[in-house]
Amino acid sequence: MARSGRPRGFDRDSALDRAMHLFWEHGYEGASLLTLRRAMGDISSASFYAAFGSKEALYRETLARYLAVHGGIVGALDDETLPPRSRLEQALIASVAVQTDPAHPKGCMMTLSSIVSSEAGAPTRALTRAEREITRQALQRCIAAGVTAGDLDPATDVAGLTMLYDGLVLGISIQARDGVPTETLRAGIGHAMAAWDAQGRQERESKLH
Amino acid sequence: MARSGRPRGFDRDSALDRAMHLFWEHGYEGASLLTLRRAMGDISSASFYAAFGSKEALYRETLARYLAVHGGIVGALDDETLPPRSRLEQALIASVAVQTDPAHPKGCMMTLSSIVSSEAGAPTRALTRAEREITRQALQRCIAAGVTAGDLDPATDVAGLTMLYDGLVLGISIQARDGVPTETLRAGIGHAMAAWDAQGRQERESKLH
DNA sequence: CGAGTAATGGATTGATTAGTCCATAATCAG
DNA sequence: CTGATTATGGACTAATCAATCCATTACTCG
Repeated sequence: MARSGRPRGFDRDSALDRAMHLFWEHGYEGASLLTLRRAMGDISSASFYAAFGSKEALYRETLARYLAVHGGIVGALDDETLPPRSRLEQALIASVAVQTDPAHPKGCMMTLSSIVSSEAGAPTRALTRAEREITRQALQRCIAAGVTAGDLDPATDVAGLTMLYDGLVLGISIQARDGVPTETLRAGIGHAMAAWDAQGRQERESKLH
Repeated sequence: MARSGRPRGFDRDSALDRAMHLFWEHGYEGASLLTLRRAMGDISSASFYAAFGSKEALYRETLARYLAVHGGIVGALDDETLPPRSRLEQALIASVAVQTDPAHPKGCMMTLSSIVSSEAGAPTRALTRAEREITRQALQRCIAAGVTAGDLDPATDVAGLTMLYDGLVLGISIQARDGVPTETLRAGIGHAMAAWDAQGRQERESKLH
């Protein structure tokens, strides 16, 4: 049942998409209502607030969309059809691919768009921080699964290893922004996997000889 | 020879220090002139512009101060009195210590205070980006020194290994901001050193047997 | 058709942004 | 002391910020 009333004069979905790109590129506070509305198809202020409520509400909506469309690292980490080490490696590789894709702003929106801001931006800072925590926990689950699966030594320092991969993923956002080429970032991941392998069980080492 | 004219009514150095902390915490655009002036001892607008020129000039000055006082990772990496691997490890450990020090904002000012911003912030973005590039090059020099010293295999992928450590250092800023405890971050560094050791020369491995 | 409903254009709000202006005040050298 | 120099308080500007208001428009349902 379609609702009555004057129909919207713009495509809400594509407007949301353009807003997402602006927040991704310039951050929550760096994207002004004027630039947002302009990018969303020169919609009026009234149209904007009727459709999205407020700047913060729009940001929350675009971030949710970002995580659903581009932020699929958590899903990959929990995919139990692959062994834990492969899941981690694939997630890292996929993350680099997304973050350097020329089709959209470089780096990760969850990581970059609201880390530092004025006091007024505290709510959105808390929002992205909570999302980063979710990613961190997914990484930890994957590494813990490596221990459970017997691929990592039972005495492995799971928290420390988690921080290494989490730190790397976060850092890649800034490197991607700085223009570090995809191949270089991917090479870094190869070296990072050595940390996993160093925690491999004794029997793996004996296989080499 | 003291200059003539009415003397300044506030301590320029300590005002600079407080401004640095604000930029560090909230970023270049997140720190407004009002909050800056307030933190600098409730100095007037006229006093501010007479002493510092502009917001951007102040930011540049505080960033230079930050790098001189807190950003000493480059110096440690180039300190040739230590072997390359130790220099790297010590630099990483020192970086974690600074970035989680409760005496000032968490994370690194060079990394956090101007990554994303509106178009108006482009000059300061370029500034911090250039500084990050300098850090990156220092890391690369240290790793290349490891190859030269014979501690790393001559075939080592220097660029890739550089990206791993650079990414980690950058990521630690965000982790520190997110509240990850010092010990956990330090543990991550221990694991990261495994990537260096994995590139060690063959003779190191034979020593183990 | 007419009533109900929702979106629009466009003007407008008050707060905040960085930055300027000027008369006054406080120091210096001579 | 005088004159030069510099800093200060406080008012002020123009631009921009997010957000609101209202008359008008365009649609659906009965």
